[in-house]
Amino acid sequence: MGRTTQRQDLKEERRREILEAALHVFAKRGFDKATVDEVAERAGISKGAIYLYYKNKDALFFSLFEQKMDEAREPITEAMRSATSLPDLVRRVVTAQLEFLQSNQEFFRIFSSEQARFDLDFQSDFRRLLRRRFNAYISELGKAIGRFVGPGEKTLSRDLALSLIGMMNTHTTDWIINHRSEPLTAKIDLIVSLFLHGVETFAAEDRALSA
Amino acid sequence: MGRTTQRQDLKEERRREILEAALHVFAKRGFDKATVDEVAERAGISKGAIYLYYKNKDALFFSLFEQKMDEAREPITEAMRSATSLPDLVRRVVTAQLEFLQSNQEFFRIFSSEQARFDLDFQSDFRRLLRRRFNAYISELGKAIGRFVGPGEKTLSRDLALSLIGMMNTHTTDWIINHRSEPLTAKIDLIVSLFLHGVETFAAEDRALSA
Amino acid sequence: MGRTTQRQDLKEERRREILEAALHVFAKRGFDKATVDEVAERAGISKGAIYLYYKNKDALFFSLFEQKMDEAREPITEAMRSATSLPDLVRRVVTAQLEFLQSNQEFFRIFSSEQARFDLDFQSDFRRLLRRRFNAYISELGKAIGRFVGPGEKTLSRDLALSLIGMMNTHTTDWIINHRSEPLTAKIDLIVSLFLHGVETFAAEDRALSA
Amino acid sequence: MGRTTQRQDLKEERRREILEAALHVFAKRGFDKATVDEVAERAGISKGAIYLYYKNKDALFFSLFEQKMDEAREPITEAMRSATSLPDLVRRVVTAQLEFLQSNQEFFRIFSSEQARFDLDFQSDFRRLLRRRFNAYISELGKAIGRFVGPGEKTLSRDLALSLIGMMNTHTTDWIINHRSEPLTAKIDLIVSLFLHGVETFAAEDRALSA
DNA sequence: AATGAATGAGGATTCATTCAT
DNA sequence: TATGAATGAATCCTCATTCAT
Repeated sequence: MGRTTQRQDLKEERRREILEAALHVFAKRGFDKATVDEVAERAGISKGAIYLYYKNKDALFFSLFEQKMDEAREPITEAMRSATSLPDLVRRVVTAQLEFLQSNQEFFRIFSSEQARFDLDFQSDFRRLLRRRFNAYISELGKAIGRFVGPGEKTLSRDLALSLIGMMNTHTTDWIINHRSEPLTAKIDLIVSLFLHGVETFAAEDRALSA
Repeated sequence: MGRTTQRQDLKEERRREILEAALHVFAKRGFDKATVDEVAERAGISKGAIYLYYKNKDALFFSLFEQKMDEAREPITEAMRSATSLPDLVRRVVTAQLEFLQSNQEFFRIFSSEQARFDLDFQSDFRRLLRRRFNAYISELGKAIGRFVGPGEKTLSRDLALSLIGMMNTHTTDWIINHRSEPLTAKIDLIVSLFLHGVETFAAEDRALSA
Repeated sequence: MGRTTQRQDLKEERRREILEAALHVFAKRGFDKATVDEVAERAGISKGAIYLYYKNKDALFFSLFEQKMDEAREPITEAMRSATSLPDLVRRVVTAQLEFLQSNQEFFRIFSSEQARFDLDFQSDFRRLLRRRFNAYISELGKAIGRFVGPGEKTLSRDLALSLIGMMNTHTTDWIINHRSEPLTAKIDLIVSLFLHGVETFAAEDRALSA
Repeated sequence: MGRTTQRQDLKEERRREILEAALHVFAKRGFDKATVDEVAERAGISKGAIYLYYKNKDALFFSLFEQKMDEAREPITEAMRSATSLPDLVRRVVTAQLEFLQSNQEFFRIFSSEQARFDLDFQSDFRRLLRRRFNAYISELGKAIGRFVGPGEKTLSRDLALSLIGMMNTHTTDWIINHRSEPLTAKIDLIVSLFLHGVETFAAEDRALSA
């Protein structure tokens, strides 16, 4: 391995460390309250060093966001690709996403607190990009659902995707803020069933049980 | 009406005006980027006057939150109380909540961006309170659902409540950040049906249609 | 005098004080080395207060520049207006300018150190404005000279103006950096004579003297 | 040539390269805004290497100044030495200086922006030295003029030297900041004539022309 | 000799909060 | 009550200089 490559690796490693530190700090404080100083301290380097790796606080934040969204997308995309039926699709996607969120609750905190402001300006076009990404994800899931629900039902498919994602998100929020001890993935069945058959499933079961 | 009461009323009126201004500014900028100056300007009073009515920026924010959550609760609680069946309950609650959010998207932005940090400290106990409120709302809806779904299914009912709320939230987010022109309430039917019968409803309809 | 007017006056007074402080600090340190802190300290106010009166350091500098150039222009313009002959014009202008510089050597330091960079960008268009002002002054003096030297000789007149100003500037520089005890205005005769009749005047006088 | 000498030469060569780079950067940005990084980049070496050749940024700046002043002095001194009459002296000096400035406008920018602060402290004694140099140049030219104007007229000669230099400087400034396309040396005749015979020369010519 | 990563002091700017009027 | 000028702590970012390699 050449010297240049080694150096490159070290640089990559350092970027990762900073991102890791940034993840915690941004999750704990939110973008605005987070200070570069705290990120540096957590990364065990000096404040100035941050700027050797990231142009500024925005860039650091954006980089973090991108990396995590990429990380999340892979298994979810894979889930969509390999699905053979609607139930199969839904189960795979919910599993993939909840598993990701379970091990990335800090990212979820960040994402969640930015989400409702994706249409507001944030240093020119940072948020625009996030919104695009968000919409792309919804569309992708919408299309996947559409394949089973009906070919021309674009709006409906999208709405269903939104709904499914919404359920997952609120359960994640609940799991995080109430420090649930059971794994987030324990909610997979519930969400899948509800999405597929509605509350009736549970009501039916219940009736059967109490009968 | 005594002089004191009149004064009291004036004070209340002023507090309302400030809250109104704060709502817009906090929604547009987020808590941290919002400045007391901008709130004052929007309220048409001086910066110093804000401090006559609210101890500090945090208190102002908190007060805003409380007021809006109260405002939201009323019609939703009413919906729960008067519901005669599960479908009826769901439709009433979804309608009430989406109607509220439709005319309070700014509050939703704020709420949404704080939500995922309700368990973290925020100037002593502000967030603790928000979390309590949030949980109270979920529980309330959970209980209402439980009345129809099954008496002892506490966890299930809560989970269903979470799910329903999640769907509404994501649709609201989508409606806000993508500046949808149709009213948010246009999603009522979709959400209600999905929650009650699951995706099958739509698939069935679709099949019928294409048959 | 109304309260508003009084406040306005106080504000004007404060602006003047800041400008006065800035003049000294910028002259001593140059634009870049000067700190807002030092200006504030010298003005006897807090750092933050500077920003109540000037948008930023650039604006403060620019304001200082403008004010001083306006101050300088008045008597010089008047000199040009009232001149009846070339010798009269030259004497009046040189007198006016040297008198101004004599009591504004700090401004001269600032001006002088910026002058040769008027074509370089400085926060977009600050320097552009300075250059325009500088050229306007040269043109004005050029036109005044042109009235006596020859009507169509635009370039020549401008060049003569440049030359005259150059002489004054170097004498001012010399007077400042070598801390001459005699007044700067002691050089009026020399400059006027040299400009009007060239070095011959002195050579002639000298010959006569030594004869 | 010994190994040591070779090494010495290499070192000298490297110092020259750095100085060359520094010249551009300092001229473009000014001393304070210029960064060692940019100098290094332009010199094609690493930032750290700069410090192998120059103690610090100040030393680099000083060295640059010295070198350029030496460079300028040579032809001007030669011009003074070989002059046979006042007109000859003036023409030679003006030609030499304008030629130098024409190919060293960047140095002029730097010099010009420091000039008016030669009497102020700058990292102990840097400016003291510059002032000495400046005065030495004036004196030298003053003496040369004195040889033709009159032996005992020290002050007068110095003042004439200052005047002549002043004219050249302003024309150079004008040429630089207004990006004149004609060469700076095109102003030689004007300056020489004006210095020798005063504005009358031009007025006379003009009158003759219009007669 | 040379590199360039790392440091940390320093500076511009913002803004919650106070307080004299 | 109301104002808005003033404060100064806090924060982002830059960059000269050092130093391990």
